[in-house]
Amino acid sequence: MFGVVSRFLSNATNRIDAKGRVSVPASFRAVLLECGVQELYCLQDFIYPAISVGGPDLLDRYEKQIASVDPFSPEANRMSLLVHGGGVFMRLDAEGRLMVTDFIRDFTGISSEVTFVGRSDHFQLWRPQAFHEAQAAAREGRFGSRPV
Amino acid sequence: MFGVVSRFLSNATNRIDAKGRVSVPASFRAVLLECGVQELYCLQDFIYPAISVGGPDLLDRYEKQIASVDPFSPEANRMSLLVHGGGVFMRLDAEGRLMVTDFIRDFTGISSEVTFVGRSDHFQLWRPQAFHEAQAAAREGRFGSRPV
DNA sequence: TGGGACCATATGGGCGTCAATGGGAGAGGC
DNA sequence: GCCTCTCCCATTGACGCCCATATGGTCCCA
Repeated sequence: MFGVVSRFLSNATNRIDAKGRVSVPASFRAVLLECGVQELYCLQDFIYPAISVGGPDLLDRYEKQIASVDPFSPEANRMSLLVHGGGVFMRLDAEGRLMVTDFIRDFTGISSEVTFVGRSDHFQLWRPQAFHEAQAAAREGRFGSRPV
Repeated sequence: MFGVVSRFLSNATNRIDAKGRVSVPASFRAVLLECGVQELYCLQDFIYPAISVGGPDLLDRYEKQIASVDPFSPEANRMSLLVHGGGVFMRLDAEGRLMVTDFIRDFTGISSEVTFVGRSDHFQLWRPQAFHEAQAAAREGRFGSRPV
């Protein structure tokens, strides 16, 4: 196709079912399909209480970023702790659903609903209210969520 | 007509039908057609409770701004949250109508009617009353609507 | 100048398809 | 053996694509 913009955009909120699964929005799945992504790399955002999700290339990008700063700096140390110690691979089921594990719940505070937020080259999982607060704060030039 | 006016001007209010659709004013559609725009980038405005609508170039402009700073900086993260997480691509149906999704309703308060407002290089979707209030306030030099 | 054909716009609705969600049953690990 | 995860199927409600109607305006021609 043409005209199809293969970027993660917009936000949508879906319910978690009794088994702890949640449907990834179809528009996001379409991007994953187009990029041929099957293994999803998930890690904790550096700033917000959200889980970032993308293809394996997402991990590559973070590792390059770590390599680009002083390897002994607190910043590199902190990033490595999150990227390597806090990253995990996941995959979707046949219906395009994701298991919401404790890894995700504990970091984001997600319990019954997940807000999916597009970030161009990846997307994020948020607790709905936390997302709205962070977005409102961002509009005012603040961050609204403590650095984690 | 006189000349080719490829700008979005004036305002008009249309009803949302039972299926949640609304006709985009013909004059706006003409501008879109002239610019060859098929994919509409819709963004939750930074200041007003309104949705800004334009071509993909609207997104490009914001992304260039993001690209101008360190992509891993908190500042880039914050901007992406608004530009990517608060934006979405949509398209009109064969009759030139737009689906009024929860993405639009929740942010603007729109329920039964939409006021389309020309903004030269893009246009906006407003809840009719909110638009009139904001306009009246603007005449007095105020803003009239709290940043959302 | 008045009437009427014609057209564009806004709006209404049928219907097929797909997405989001719910739940059953089997495979595998502790 | 029990709990958990995965694969499969069912349901329902939303959305996209299509065609139909109304209303108001414009243009043409008598």
